[in-house]
Amino acid sequence: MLKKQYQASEVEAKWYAYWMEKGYFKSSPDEREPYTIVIPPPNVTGVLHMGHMLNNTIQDVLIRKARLEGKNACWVPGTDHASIATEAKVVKLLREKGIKKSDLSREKFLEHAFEWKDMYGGMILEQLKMLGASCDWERTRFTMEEKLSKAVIKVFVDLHKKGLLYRGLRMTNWDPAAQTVLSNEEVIHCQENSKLYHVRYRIEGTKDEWVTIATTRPETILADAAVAVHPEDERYTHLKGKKVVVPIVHRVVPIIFDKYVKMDFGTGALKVTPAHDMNDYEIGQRHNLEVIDMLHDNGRLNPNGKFYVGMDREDARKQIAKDLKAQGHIVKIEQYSNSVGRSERTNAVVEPKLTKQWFLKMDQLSATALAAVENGEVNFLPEHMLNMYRNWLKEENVRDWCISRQLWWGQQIPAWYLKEDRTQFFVTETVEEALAQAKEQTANADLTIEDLEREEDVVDTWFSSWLWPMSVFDAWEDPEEFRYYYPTNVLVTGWDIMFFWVARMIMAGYEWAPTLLGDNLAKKKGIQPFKDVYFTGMVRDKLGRKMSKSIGNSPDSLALIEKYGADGVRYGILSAAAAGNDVIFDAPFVDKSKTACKNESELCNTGSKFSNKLWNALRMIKGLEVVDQPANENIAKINAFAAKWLDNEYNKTLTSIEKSFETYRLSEAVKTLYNFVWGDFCSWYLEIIKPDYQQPIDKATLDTTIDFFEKFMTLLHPFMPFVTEEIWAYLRDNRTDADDCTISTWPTAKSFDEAFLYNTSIMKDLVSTIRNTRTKNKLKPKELLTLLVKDTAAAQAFLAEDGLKETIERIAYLETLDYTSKEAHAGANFIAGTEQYYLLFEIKVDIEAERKKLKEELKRLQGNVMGIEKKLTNEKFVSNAPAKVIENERKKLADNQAKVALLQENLAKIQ
RNA sequence: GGGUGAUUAGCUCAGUUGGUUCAGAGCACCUCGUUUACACCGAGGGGGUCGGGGGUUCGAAUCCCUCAUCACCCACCA
Repeated sequence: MLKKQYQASEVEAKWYAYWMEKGYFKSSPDEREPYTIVIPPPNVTGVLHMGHMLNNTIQDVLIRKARLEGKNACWVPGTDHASIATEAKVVKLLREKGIKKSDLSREKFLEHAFEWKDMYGGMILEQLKMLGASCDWERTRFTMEEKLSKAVIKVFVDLHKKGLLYRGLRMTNWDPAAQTVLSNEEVIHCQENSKLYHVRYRIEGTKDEWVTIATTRPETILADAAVAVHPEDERYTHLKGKKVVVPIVHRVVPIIFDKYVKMDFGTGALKVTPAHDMNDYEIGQRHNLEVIDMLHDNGRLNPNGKFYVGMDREDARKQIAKDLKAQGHIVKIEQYSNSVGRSERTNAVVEPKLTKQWFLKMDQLSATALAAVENGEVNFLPEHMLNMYRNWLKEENVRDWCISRQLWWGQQIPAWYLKEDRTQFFVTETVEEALAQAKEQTANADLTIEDLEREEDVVDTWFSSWLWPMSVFDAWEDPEEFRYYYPTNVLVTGWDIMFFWVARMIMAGYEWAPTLLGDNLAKKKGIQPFKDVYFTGMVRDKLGRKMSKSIGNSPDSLALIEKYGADGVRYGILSAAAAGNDVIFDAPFVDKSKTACKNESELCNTGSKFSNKLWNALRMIKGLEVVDQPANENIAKINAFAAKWLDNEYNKTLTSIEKSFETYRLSEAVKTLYNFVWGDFCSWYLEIIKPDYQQPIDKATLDTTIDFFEKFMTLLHPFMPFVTEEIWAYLRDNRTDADDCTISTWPTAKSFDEAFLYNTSIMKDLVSTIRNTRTKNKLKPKELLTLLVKDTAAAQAFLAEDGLKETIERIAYLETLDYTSKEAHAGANFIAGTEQYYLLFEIKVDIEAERKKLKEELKRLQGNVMGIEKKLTNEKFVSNAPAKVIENERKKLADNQAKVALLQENLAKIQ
């Protein structure tokens, strides 16, 4: 006996284990067409959040559909080592255990880190399984595993050979907590409440003449190299050639004139600290100013910090503010809101710092990546994302990529310096090669490995993930599989990493795929890493904020799955997400208290209700007693009609779904299916073929119904894999071993009869009208009534469809449906399609109200008629509009005119 | 300052090339209905001058201009 309610939580784990056991998600190259997706690798430290659920559900839908279509579907999972995030996490954990990173060797630290990764990392992949993700788990990769790291090294060496790498002293973003440089993208700017200190500097050689500057970072006064004013600022022209004395340190620095200074900001005078501000650095370059660095790498003051050496910059700021005040230098202190850059990973305030880093030249690479999308070799969805991409990759916006990081968790840069002369270095895959090069270039055959010193820095995480679509197939090691699976079909990711990742993967693809594939294959298959990029929106909360851990507005994904089932959550998040639009996901917040949570996700609930609906449809079918023959000829006719109807609706639906899939409109596809299965299949078809209470069903009808049901399960499977597999298993008793929904066959859409479907829609109208009439007149829903239709050629044509009349009689609970030529009948008169119907009963409805309503309807229809007539007599319309449109207008006119005539008659009768 | 998007029913959002089924869905709401697959249900119903204004067109939710409001991204912020 099947349970009355579908219990997602009881069956989902079972099916996932079953699929795994059967190896349904495994893929290896064969003669079939491949369908490949590589997962955007989540951070190895990550936990499943709403964004992951959204884009992995999308990927799973696509991959499962491809699998059903008989393609060789391969979805490669994996994780990203996320260098700075993971290192920060490991450092923190070690600190909690009382171990300082600075006390560890690089090797020891990496040991700890890998140990931690092996124990806790990759939890997110287990969570993806709960969501139903059908990845080929045997292919799970990790960006820092040996083979992938090797690829990084090879690529680094190759870029160096091509002359695209260089080292340079640059103003960079310094994270004093992680003690590494950050790329611009890793710095998050936020408005914060600060103080704007107005500080006066004495003009040298005077006793009481001052220049007042404004700063939010008074501690940097210690490193001031000048005071700058605008050359046209009349307030300061008299200061030309003068100098000022920097407070506290009493250093004498020049007053300089530079157009960078804004006259209307603050006092119009700017302190210049070349070592600790991006713009000041540039000013300093222009005016040959001294660069005084006052900070250690950890953010504490170095010996240049005079009386404050060893203090943290934050503390120094407070102390210096006090001291400035005490010494009479503070003119005023204002509350001020300015944007402060913080490290994305450690949240530390980022310091601009002059450091030597490795850079990758980007001009050529980005031009290629831009062209690839412009010319359609890579296709962006939604299309408008191209605008953002273009803006990112415009020549003037592209900067060289700073790829070195002062971390340990990552691929160590394969460069070896000569200990004696660090200006000489050799970039090779191994130290032996470096030594050989060194010997050759220095003409010193006595050099040994001991004379070389490896670069300490590692590469940016993205420098390994940009190879992901290639490296997961071991493109550099053993490119056979790579040649089969590459290019991947689609990449599904958020637009926020368009530049970080998507653009760079395209660059890498165009840079290395040609040689790795070989010329012939490259020409035949293309070198782009993916053909389509489906950008999902960001998942936001009710207030439009990005889901984030720090706000705590992200619902607990696993709790959602627990509550609504993976299928329910998949349905919910998919139907909320039209391609590319941000998703406002109104879900229960992490709420450990027992208070009722009103913000529940209605969409997930809809999904889980849908599962239950399907389950109950199954229960009904399985609960029927089966006989060989239909009860009578009428039933046979009705069932045949219902099957024909459903088959046409089904083909129409399938056609529309295929169209939605082509353009990745998955939310539309799933909603269309939902409406079809719930509406057409359950509410109409099943209600028609359902035998009377405790009556049996004939075998032919039952078989047809099961055939339909089974096909619908296949169609729904990509969206809701668990419930469809569960139902599939129950649907037939004689399932063979590998007869599972997951590997069933996606059906092909056949043509459907539009005219027939138009008639059935009129039939639906008619039945609804009859039901409505019953309600309004307080008639029992199942009390048998007589329906008459005015005998016209059109009515006869409409009812000529085999089984249609009988079906109406059955579902509208009619004694009979007959023709009549009489004009008046007791009961309700109404129009459906263009026909006049009379439902016979003793009328109880308010006649006055009814007349009013009819009059309104008549007015509306007359308006329609006038409008259409006007249109059709408009010569411009008739000569310009397509024939099909005109024809439709003519038909609409005729229909409306017929209805007007009938309505007028009905009205006359009421009066 | 540069860029992108949004504004459609009480709420959350669809609406593809301007033209049948274009004004839709879900939720919420109202009425009726439990021994009948499903109350996580069924039947029926109310509710929108598609942000304002202008334009193009035979025809505009859809294309153009403009204004308003709200998001977001990049750059800058002494």
